[in-house]
Amino acid sequence: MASPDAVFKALADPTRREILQLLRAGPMPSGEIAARFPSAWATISRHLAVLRDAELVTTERNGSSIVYELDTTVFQEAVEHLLNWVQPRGSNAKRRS
Amino acid sequence: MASPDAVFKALADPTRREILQLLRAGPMPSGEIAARFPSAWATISRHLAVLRDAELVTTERNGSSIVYELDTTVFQEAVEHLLNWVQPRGSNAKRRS
DNA sequence: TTGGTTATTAGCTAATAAGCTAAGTAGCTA
DNA sequence: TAGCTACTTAGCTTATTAGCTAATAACCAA
Repeated sequence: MASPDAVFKALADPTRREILQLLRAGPMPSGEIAARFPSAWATISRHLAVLRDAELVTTERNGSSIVYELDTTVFQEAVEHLLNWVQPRGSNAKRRS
Repeated sequence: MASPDAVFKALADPTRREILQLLRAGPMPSGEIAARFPSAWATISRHLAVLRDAELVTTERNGSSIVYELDTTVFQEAVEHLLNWVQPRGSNAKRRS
């Protein structure tokens, strides 16, 4: 399981969030992803490695290309994480004036 | 409204997430927050500034102290942001083998 | 105003991370 | 095997940021 730290760090970069948005349309090989961005392929490849370490994407080799796919399970965890924070801890939590 | 970038960047630091967790119990002045962490007060103060810029917390002066309070509205936005990503874009989105 | 308390900002150092080019790895075809 | 394509890793530079101490600001009390 990926650490919350890795997940939030991965989400902190706008390029990586764009990559995730892109993958919502479906799985895509590394080269095709890189072609959509102005950065060098190597740069995108490292962003993908960060996303993979955070377990936000999974990879599968398909012949000579490596296909990236969105993994929504970690998103679910992140969402639950945030939802827990939204609910104040004490059910009767009222601020004192 | 805070940018998603500011919000995710703010959440990317473990110390800042701990501060947020702490504030779930209720509002707390800066000094009291700083006292719970090993870092210097000035360091915590800057973390608080980052959280304030991201609009994850609000501040209110109370005499000589400044009280920080969790603002859950931005959390809601962040959660919705993530939830949108979880749902694949096409309603009939099936991966092709 | 002087002093004490509370908190932020400035200025520095060290670590982290994003960007690049170039080199290396892995698979396919012949 | 060699050569080609697809992709990642290494090495470097630059920018950002977390940490510190010291200086500054804001408030209260005498």
